[in-house]
Amino acid sequence: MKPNVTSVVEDAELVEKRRAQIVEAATDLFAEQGFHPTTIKDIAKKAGFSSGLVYLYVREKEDVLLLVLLRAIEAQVADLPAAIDGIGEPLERLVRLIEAFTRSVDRHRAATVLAYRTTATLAPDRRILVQEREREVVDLVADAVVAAMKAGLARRLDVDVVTHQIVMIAHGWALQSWHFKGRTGLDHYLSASLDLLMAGLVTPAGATRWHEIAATPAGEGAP
Amino acid sequence: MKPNVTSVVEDAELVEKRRAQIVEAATDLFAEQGFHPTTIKDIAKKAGFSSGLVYLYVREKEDVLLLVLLRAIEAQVADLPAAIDGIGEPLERLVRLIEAFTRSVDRHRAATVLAYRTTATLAPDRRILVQEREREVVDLVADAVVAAMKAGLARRLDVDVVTHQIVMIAHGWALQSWHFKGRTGLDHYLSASLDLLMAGLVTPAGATRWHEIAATPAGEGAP
Amino acid sequence: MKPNVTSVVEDAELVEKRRAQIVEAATDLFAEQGFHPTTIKDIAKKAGFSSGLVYLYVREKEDVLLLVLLRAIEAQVADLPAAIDGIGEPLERLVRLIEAFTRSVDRHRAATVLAYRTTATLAPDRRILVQEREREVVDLVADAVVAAMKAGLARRLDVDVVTHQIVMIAHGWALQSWHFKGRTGLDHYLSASLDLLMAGLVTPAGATRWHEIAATPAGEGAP
Amino acid sequence: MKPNVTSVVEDAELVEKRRAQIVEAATDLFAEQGFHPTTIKDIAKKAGFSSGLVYLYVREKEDVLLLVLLRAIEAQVADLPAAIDGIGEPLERLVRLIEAFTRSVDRHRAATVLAYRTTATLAPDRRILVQEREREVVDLVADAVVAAMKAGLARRLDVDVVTHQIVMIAHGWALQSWHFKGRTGLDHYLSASLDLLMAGLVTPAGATRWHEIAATPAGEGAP
DNA sequence: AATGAATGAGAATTCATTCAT
DNA sequence: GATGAATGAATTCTCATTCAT
Repeated sequence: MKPNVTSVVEDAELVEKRRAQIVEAATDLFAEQGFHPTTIKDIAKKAGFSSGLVYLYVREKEDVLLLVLLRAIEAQVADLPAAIDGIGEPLERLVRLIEAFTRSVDRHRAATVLAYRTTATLAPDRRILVQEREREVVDLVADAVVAAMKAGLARRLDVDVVTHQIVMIAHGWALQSWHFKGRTGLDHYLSASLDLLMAGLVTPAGATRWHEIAATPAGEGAP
Repeated sequence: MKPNVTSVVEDAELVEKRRAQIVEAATDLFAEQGFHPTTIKDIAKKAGFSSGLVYLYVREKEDVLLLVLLRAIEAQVADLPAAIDGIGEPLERLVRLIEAFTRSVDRHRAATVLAYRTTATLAPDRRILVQEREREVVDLVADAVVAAMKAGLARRLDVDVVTHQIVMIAHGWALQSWHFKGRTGLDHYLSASLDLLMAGLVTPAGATRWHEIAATPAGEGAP
Repeated sequence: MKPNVTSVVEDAELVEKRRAQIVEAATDLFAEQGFHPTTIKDIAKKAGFSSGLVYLYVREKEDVLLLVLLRAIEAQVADLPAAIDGIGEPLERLVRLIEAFTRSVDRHRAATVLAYRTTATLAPDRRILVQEREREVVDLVADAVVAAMKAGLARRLDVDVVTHQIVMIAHGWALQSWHFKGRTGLDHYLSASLDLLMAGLVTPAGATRWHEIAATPAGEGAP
Repeated sequence: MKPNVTSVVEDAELVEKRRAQIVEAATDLFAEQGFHPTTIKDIAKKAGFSSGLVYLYVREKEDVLLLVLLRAIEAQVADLPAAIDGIGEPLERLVRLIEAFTRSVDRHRAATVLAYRTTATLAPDRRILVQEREREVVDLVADAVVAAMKAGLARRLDVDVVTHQIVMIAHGWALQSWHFKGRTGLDHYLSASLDLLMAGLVTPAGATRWHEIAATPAGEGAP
């Protein structure tokens, strides 16, 4: 899975546990102050152990960043499939996926923003690794878009552009959440964004379906 | 204009010239490697002068970042009004503005991405300064959206959300351009994004207008 | 004792040891070249370790100066009380104190001169700290002067001025020792200075005592 | 006179004028902040001209310090002979000299303290130059001491030590004036110090003379 | 003579990384 | 496995000094 970050410690379970501690401490700190201003000592201190320990589980500081980013994407990859599990109707699958995606981003807001800020900082091979994992999430969305088009519910627009726009709905919430702070909640943001998007995306046939879906809160699904 | 960054050199013209050189060199370097990994020496070397010189025109390294970000926003603030100058029809104004915005972002792609990556790095007062200038651009868009709504051409959706979505079209091109690289050009991206957006935004009355606009390349305007 | 200079290293014993090494190296260098021309690297090199190490035991360069000055005063504060311990006769107490004071200054000549040269360099709070400690030494002298006056052995002159003159005897040896170099030794300087001072200070009653004291080397004490 | 500090400017009068301006500005700054923390720019700014100008009248920064110190000593050398001019009586000559010396030090307090703080900073040859000029002042005192001894008015103590003690009375006022601040004025300091010194220095024959002198303010002289 | 922009060596300080215990 | 003291390279920033104008 992560053959990229090596550890001198043998005990796989311990490695997992320590890395989780490191990642947890580092995520907060990176989000607050950024990658460079955060020191290994800061991370170790926040995690409650010595700075030397970090180097038993990681080769360099940048590895910590890689782990943080991967862990965040992992969480998303895990969230999304569950959200559409059992839903057969293509348009509803798409809508529920967008909702789940945006809510997942909201939950991992810090890591999402961090990814935008620091992915470029990573050495090429590590960067590619992160982008590949990110692509997995994007592909889930793209698949749902294509399915809706094939079902004649969505207009046959450029799939890349539509997918990108959906990703921007989800990520945009994290990137600009300070902009909405206090004025708009996530629920409102989501329904308004979906209203705009779906009205633009849907075919006449899809429009009917979309109105039904919009009227039904997630999790209740049509029989 | 920029009473924030002080210089020990008096000659305003020289200050302008040197800062332009510093900003030019720094923008490239920051975009490539990020703010922290770029040293003042790197910047000076790339600009072709000594490292000490930089400090005659800037108080600290962070000032260079501030100048870079402000310079980029300045360019946009200058581009946009010109793009809709003389266009009276609300929906066309909106469309032309989005096009100009996205093309401006494309021209200053590095700086736009940099803003996302580094604004958080700035000290609070500098950050606020940048955000205020950014808001000016966003407000131009918001005004155009509101005008289209008042004219009955756009649906009365949440202005904030619509504006945000438009900003994401423009910025998204810079943020994810690597994603489209080689597959999609800016022109295609723009028309596809507008197609999706406008179909979702427009009223029946607006739809007619939009089809005419979409058929007419920018700069030709209806008589 | 020294809650003023903080160290990131916990082990108090090690801190003590390292600081002693730093102070030793720095005292010599500061005395030779002064504070500013001496670099942290010079100090570290002379002490035999890396420059980074210094910053594990000290927050800034000026802290090193503070430690050097305090260490010297500390030594004096420790020397003086011992010199008059067990001596009850007021005039002898005064004389022995002056002798001990001057010899202590001689032993820490470099630091004494350094104090004159650099105390003004210290930030206000550090300077006050040094001056307070210096005052402790001066107060010992003042007390002895007052006791001799109360005993009717010394004329009732201005205590401040007399004390100051005594301090000048001790410090003057360090400040001008280059002036006496080769011509006059400390012993001669001391007896000549005491001869002049005591002849001026003493009452007729004190004069008798003073002649006895002058005839008896320190440490033998009259029965 | 000062073949040591060279200037590229020919016009001797201008050199004199500019150097006076430089010295005036530098003396204050050096006294306040010390030599090293004061920059050439500070000096030039305070004197009201460009930093480049300084280098037309001085070869290096240390030359400025040399000029400052020499100028201060020069002032003393000029003050003292005038003070005893026309006084034939040896003991009065000595007393008036001490008074004039101390008052001169008081007038040039900043420079005197500066000399103690920075002479060691000077390169050897410059330092020697300063010390030679200082010696001229000390020699005036020493001569007066010897004369009083030869006249049988002062005890035949070690001339070096007595002279040194007198210098310490004068310099001590500048070095520790912060100690007396508010409590003791110069007049009181001087008469108390002389009382102590002369009582110790004088022979029975001299004692009579000293009492007459002490009763007569300076400048009135005995008939 | 005077200016002040430009240079570049150098200094303090930080911190990723190592390694003896 | 864990610790944390030690290292030393690297970076920001300052300022004496120079020199074209």
